[in-house]
Amino acid sequence: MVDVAQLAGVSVSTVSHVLNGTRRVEPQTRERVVAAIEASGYRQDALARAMRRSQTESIGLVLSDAGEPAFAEMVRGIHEGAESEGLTLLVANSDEDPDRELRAIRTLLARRVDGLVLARVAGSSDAAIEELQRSKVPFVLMDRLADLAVDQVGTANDSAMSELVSHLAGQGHHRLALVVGDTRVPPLRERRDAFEAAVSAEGLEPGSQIVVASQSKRDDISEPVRRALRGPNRPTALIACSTFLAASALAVVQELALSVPRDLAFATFDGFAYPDLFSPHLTTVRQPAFEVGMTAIQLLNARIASPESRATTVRLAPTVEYRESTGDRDKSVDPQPL
Amino acid sequence: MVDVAQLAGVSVSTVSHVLNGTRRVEPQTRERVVAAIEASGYRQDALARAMRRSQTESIGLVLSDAGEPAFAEMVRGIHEGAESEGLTLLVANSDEDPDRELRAIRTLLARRVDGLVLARVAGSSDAAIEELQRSKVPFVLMDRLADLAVDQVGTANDSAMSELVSHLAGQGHHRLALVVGDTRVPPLRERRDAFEAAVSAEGLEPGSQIVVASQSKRDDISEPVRRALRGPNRPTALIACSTFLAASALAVVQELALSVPRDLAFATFDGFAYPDLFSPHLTTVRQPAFEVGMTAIQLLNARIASPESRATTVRLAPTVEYRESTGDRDKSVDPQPL
DNA sequence: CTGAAAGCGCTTACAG
DNA sequence: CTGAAAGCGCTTACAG
Repeated sequence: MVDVAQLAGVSVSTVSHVLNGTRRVEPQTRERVVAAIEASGYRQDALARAMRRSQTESIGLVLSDAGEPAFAEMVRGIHEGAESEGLTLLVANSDEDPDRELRAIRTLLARRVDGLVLARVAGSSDAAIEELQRSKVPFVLMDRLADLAVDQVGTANDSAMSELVSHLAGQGHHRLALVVGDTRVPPLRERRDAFEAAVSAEGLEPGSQIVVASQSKRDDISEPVRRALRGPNRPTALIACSTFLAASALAVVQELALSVPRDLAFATFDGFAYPDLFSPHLTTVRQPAFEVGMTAIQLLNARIASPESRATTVRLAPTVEYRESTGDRDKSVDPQPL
Repeated sequence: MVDVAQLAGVSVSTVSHVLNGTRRVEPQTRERVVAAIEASGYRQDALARAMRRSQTESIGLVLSDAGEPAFAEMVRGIHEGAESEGLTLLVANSDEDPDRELRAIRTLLARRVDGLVLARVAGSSDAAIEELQRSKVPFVLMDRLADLAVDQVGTANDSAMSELVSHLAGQGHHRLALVVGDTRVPPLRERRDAFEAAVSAEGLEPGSQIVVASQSKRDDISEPVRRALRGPNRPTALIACSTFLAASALAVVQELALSVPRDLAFATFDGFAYPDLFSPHLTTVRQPAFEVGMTAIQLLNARIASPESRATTVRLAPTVEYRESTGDRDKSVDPQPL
């Protein structure tokens, strides 16, 4: 920058001001500066600028699980949102490990990101959120929501679940299985709660419903699912609460040579890419994942703009895509009398 | 840091040195400093540090296409590699747009990343690479390799393709279709070239082979595929060169109610997650995508360590996963006499 | 073993 | 309309 100033015969102040358009400068002077910038191939140093202004124009993203397709889509939304706001994205993967999550947050804070989007791990340490709040750096929770007065964005799980249960009950299913996995993960817990509410709203007998939960993401869910599907009072319909859980359950379905939907109706949250090529064609609750990501950036920006405003929670509505795996919707069987 | 120094009754030099372990300091003094750091809740400012040292301990990743699953896996490898080297990752998405790619590179350079991993867009502007080389910032090309003396890592396409073609020819197929898409994308071009080499190596008649290419990623490939599969001399086997192309081709297969592999043998590069749940079960050439990502980081580190060493190109071998879509491998039909 | 001071490359009151 | 200078929070010769 000193070089540029010398070349143009002005002070560095002036160079800075033409660079940033931050005060009037004589057209001729500006010309000379612009020419000097050209000639020298000068590029502004974002680091020095950020340091001086205490603003990095970057945000951090802490990811718990890059594997699930719904997550990947949220990340795309975040990228898109960040790009359109001119923000650079620093990404750290916590890989479902609370310690790594805490380290990731610290690293990102040390780099002075202007804000942070956080998809927390199951069993996230309280230290993480506390440290974040103490740091005063704006942040928003994505997907994995908490019972806290902080900005957050996720999916509305109850309406979709009740629609699904009602659809199944309407086709005469009254013994359902819910494969929910690790209920420490907020969306999974929400789906289970919504399931139980829907079961009672539909007047299904609670004792006839099976809920398959696990202690961690890595737990193998196959064995309990196998047991459920083989049992004497085996369910006639199954709802998987994530892509991963659906894949595990479907493997068991295949192994037991059950036919979907004849032997078992099957529905899943999140589901798979290219559902029309997947067999069976799965009824799927689809999150507006891209929009969730975009919204996270919007919330973050709003928070950065007005740090004192009230915390807001946004829940976007998913849609239920009906496919053959739960029978044809229009030709649905009349409900059996209980 | 000044606060910490005051609290401990030492100079900032000493604080810096205990922080970085960069020179001996009297145990008692260190104790006092450590205590002062604790007490004040001091956190090192990575920005200031990076600025002073001209080293950010961060690397940039410019992604062309976050959609394909093979790419997602490479990104996971990069995350893992970066994490284990203590590098923070700045990610920018070029979304297959050469202008955005150039902007992304500039942004990342302005932030003084220590190195850059680049998965270039189709039709990437030369300006990008030139600017990168002028900047002297180490970089490595991933997946989309170039005919340049730069560090790069990708997959070996020819061996897998020739294995595939030989497998199909061995089952009596002598009219093949290759759905290759946009041949400006290096791996796709490589797959096409390998296909043509394999066809001639197997002694198949070149005029009976169909190659379906397109001008851009977004081009709809359905129509030419439809024409090929309906034609009078329709192929008896099809090879799709990416997940996206496989999905497009399979949609046509479904639409024409062709049975795989009875009416048409089908194989694909990259393929889908959960291949055993996908229908049909697809013979798939699987890249070691995670390792490609890890290797990118290794190459980058090697380059950072010795800027003058020779450029190296690494090609990792994919594996061919045989499934029903190309017939049972062990019970393969005897080749028909030509 | 420790400290005073220069300097990384910028921005921004302050003064004219 | 422009410039001289302070300062962002660190690291690192240099000197003792």
